[in-house]
Amino acid sequence: MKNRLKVERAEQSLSQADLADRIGVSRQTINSIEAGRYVPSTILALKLAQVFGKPVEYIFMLEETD
Amino acid sequence: MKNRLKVERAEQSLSQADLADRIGVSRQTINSIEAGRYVPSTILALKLAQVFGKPVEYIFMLEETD
DNA sequence: CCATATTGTAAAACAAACTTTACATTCTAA
DNA sequence: TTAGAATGTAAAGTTTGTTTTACAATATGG
Repeated sequence: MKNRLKVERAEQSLSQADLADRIGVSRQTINSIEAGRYVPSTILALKLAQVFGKPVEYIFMLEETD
Repeated sequence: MKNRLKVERAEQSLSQADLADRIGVSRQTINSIEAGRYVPSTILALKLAQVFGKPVEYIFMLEETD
């Protein structure tokens, strides 16, 4: 699964730490999701989408391998 | 987190097993998600939303406690 | 009513998410 | 050019998702 976190974060000038604080997770969680090291829970995805004011589907996209 | 899986499934006359097959998980995974016993991964949420042709946000909704 | 499909659970085992700590690297602004 | 902020990553540990197996309860169609 791919995601647009880094881009969305850049558009809002939010650091990984800022974003992490906003949704109540650790900075490493954000970093790891951006790096594709793991797939977040749906709760996280909904919160992230909410922060950016965009649909979950716009921020996270399935790949063939999923 | 709440979800509309049971309702969507009913509208399409899909059994838990059918749905599980469609997205490649076990029946108990579907059952447990419907029962609120756990929160699926974002990959699962995207696949479920895809099966029902509706946005993730329509099928899964955050609660205060999330 | 009876057979069969569907659903609800539960336990054990494994995989993956997430936290905390820690440190090295890269960016950025003064 | 140097200090501080931001990023990348890693290891160990905890929590949570997911599978498999299994069985009981409930629904449904003939």
